[in-house]
Amino acid sequence: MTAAETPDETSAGPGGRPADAAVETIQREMTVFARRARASAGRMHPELSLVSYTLLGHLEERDGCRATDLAAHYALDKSTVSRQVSALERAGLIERRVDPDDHRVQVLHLTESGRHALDRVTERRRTAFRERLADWPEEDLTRFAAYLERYNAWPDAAPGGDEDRAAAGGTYG
Amino acid sequence: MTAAETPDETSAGPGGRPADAAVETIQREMTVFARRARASAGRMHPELSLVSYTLLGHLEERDGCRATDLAAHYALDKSTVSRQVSALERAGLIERRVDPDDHRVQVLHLTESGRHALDRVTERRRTAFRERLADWPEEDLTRFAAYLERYNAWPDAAPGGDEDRAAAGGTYG
DNA sequence: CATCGCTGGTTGCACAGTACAACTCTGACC
DNA sequence: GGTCAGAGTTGTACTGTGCAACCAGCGATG
Repeated sequence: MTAAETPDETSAGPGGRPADAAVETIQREMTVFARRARASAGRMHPELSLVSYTLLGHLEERDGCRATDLAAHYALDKSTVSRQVSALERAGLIERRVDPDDHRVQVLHLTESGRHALDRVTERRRTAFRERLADWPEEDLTRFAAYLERYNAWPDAAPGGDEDRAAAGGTYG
Repeated sequence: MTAAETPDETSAGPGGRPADAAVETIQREMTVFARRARASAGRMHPELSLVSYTLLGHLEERDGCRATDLAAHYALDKSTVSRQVSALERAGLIERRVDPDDHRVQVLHLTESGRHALDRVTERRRTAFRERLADWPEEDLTRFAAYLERYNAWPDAAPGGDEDRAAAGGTYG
């Protein structure tokens, strides 16, 4: 059945409601967006990759979190985080302090320089997003924002998704 | 949940209207989503990367498009597309035919096998998305879908974004 | 106290996706 | 024919990523 009819909700399982078409569209558009995000970030702020930006952003709102937290939240391998963290540290954007209570963990903090870099990029992104969303009615903006939060709140990533659910569900605000 | 509250926190910049906060949240959540998308796709359907899936999907709806079209639409370098296309062809999922009118261009088509692979994956994705969105009221789903389409309709990627706008704006629905 | 098992983190390795630049081939126009 | 432009390919290099193997503290158990 042929994905040609994909959007048509035939195979769509439980009943051909408009909801199915909507799900289809959401799936599709999220995918398109995802595909573009990196490149877009690269164009917008070459000095801070999307990943770095995301991690810094996380650190800003939860200053003093551990590498493991980042890994859980973003569904990344700890090795990946380790490397990213190293890079960010090398770049002087964050620093790690060993937790005196548990010498295994290193608590991550933004440096001043990191905060500034983050702010610069955030500003640039904000401008871009704002421009892009300029003619949206406020009501739509808030609803869209809420939908996205709700969508992301799903424990998609973390297999033992506690971190994730907590963070995505409740934290960003 | 409270995208509505998210807002107050950040110095949403010039003029603290709720709209700014919403923009902030949208920016943030889109980013989180983007960060997860690949890994998620990898987990969901290891046999077809997010990129491959996207390209196949594009071919399905616009059968017979050129590599350049793909590059433009997805803001990818033509070399990248070239390689992806090669891989997909090697995997027997697509085939290329030289345009008889212009021997420079090769027109891309899904093979049967490609169509099936795409369908399988689409089905899997559909299921996942549907599960994830299961308890959303239909009204929210349709609105969310519309927002996403509208968002993506922005000619963000393609510098000469005609392709892009057309496709994102009108087609997926 | 010695040891085991767990958790946090790093390192080696492999691989996908990507860009950029240099190149080839083809078609269009003078 | 000569030159320019567009479509694709190839060489090269880099980033992000995961997996597996490893090291290092912590806590429980003998």
